[in-house]
Amino acid sequence: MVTLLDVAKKANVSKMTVSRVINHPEQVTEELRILVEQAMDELDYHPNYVAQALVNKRTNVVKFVTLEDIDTTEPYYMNLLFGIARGLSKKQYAIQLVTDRGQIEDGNFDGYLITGARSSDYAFFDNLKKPFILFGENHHGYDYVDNNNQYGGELATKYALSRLYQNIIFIGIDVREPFEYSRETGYVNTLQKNKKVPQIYRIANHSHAAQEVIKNNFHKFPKDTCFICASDRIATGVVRQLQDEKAKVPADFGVIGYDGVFLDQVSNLKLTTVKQPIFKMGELLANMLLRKINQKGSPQGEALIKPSLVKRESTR
Amino acid sequence: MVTLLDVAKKANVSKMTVSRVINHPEQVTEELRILVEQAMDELDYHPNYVAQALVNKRTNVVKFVTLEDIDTTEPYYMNLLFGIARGLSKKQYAIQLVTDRGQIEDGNFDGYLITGARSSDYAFFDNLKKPFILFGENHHGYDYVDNNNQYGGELATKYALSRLYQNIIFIGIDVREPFEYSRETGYVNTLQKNKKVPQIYRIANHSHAAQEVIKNNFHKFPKDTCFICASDRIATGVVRQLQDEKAKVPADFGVIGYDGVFLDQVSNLKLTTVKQPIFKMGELLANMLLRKINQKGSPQGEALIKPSLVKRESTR
DNA sequence: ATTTTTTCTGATAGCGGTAACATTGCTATT
DNA sequence: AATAGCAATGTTACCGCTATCAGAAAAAAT
Repeated sequence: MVTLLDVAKKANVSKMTVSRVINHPEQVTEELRILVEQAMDELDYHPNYVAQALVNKRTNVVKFVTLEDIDTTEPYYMNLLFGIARGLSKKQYAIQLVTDRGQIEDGNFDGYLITGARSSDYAFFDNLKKPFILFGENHHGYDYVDNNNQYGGELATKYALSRLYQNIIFIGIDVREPFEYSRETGYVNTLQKNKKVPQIYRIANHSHAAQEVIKNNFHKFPKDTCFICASDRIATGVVRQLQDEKAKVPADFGVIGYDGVFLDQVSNLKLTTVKQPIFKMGELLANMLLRKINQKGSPQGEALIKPSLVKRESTR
Repeated sequence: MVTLLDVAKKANVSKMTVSRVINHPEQVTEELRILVEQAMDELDYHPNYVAQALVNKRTNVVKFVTLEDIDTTEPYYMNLLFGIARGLSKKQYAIQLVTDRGQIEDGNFDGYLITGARSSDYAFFDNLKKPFILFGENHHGYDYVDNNNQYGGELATKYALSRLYQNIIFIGIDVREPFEYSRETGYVNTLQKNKKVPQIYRIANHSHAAQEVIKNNFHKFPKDTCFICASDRIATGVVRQLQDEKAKVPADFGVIGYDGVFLDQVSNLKLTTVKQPIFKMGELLANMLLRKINQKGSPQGEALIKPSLVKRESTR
């Protein structure tokens, strides 16, 4: 293994100079810096993260906390986790999965990634002693990563309009959380710009709840209706019930989901959906946290990533 | 943070004695050992894995290698990964995800977890310089973890018999790999014990391939037939096509899948399936590798975990 | 009782880095 | 020319742990 000392010898400088080239290059003369960089290149030097961690009193561990009672084995979270793992592994960081609130403060670690946070958890965050980044938008100034939910709502609604569906109905999730409001806002704004009247149902995030809604209200839905759903789970239920009602999907009724993680592909009709770049979001989450740790907890702000529309069989 | 030195002082011994109590307890007198253990307890001492790693010249990183061109974002592998992460995190180990064969030897790490290995890869394994454990059975003496595929085949077949299906047909995957043979063996053995004649189709592991098979051969399948499938993916296709043929599932036709990871639950008929304890297998995989690393690569043997049968809507 | 062997414990050094302080050589000031 | 001031580099010590060797004490052998 190539160490600092090897590089130092090759470049005829002390270990410290090499260390400085890596961590505080501005403190080193241009001349020496280049010399050292060459030596590092030639020897293919890579810093030993373990040694760095020891001297910096870090653990190279971050906790992945799922606050809400989430099924973390769902493809959605699995994808997120995968992205996080990718982001962390570049710096040889390990993940610790925390589902039990009791374990949150246990053990040694450098920071948190938190998902499933509800507004009611905000007080709790203020007591955390280590840096953290939230997954999911909030408007309380906590650093977070999310997809641009409002943009996603717009994207879906605009597309429904472009396919000439006359009635566009939003089927949302009955939680009072920012992500939901943002998606609805995207929908409402787009409709209003087009002089159409928004119509919103809010239900639990289950396919059977969606089936219920369609079943109970089917008579109210004229042909040429498109359903903008707040999740693929809901969209799956909507499609299923529409088919049970012998309605023609996508000719007479369109359905657009949200998420784009696995479920959209196993539905018996492949869903048109707003696809979140979950994997990338996970990577970003990891990067943000690692940067925050390195900067001793200084704020990182928000990161909104644009989702994309995937056009498939549930719209015409 | 409580260190070795703190414990040493409390117990009135040197650091080394404490270290020995942890790593080589047999070298320490009973008397001192107990004293030290008490001190560790009272101070709630936990060794610093980073320091350990540094002095042992380890990286606390293992690579998760997916050799086959696997979609690692599939629930099946995600679950595995989750289990692995859990197992590794106890020792603060990090995962590095490797999908590209080129990266296999890159960088610093202590060992491999390898999945998707085909018989043709065995030669390649002999050249690996660091310890590894395979996920998936093999009969070449490499350490591995898998579910007991033969037992799973038996489980499914026995259950089909107990539900009084008269014809029991196996729909397998057309790969020449141990896991497939083992499942088939479980099926064949059970049928022969019951004086029935095995009948096996082998197809690609896709739902539409399964639909094809059912479509093309439906006339050959009398009522009271149960299909034992080598995957939930296949089972899903079988169910779908049977329904398209207006066959009565589960009254006249039964279907049993294999895997029990997510797909079984989103099928329009919830599948009876042989559920692999994937999460546990991941954990075990991690534990085995960490032990192997600690023991400088000594063989760990095989670990077969029994799957369980989940009874749902696709059998009567 | 003395020497040899064995068993146990402690002191030291070092894993690969970095912070803090010490030193060197240079420029600026008088 | 002498001295202060500053920037660039080096020296030292230490992060927490363990292998190695040295030394002390106990057990065994003479």
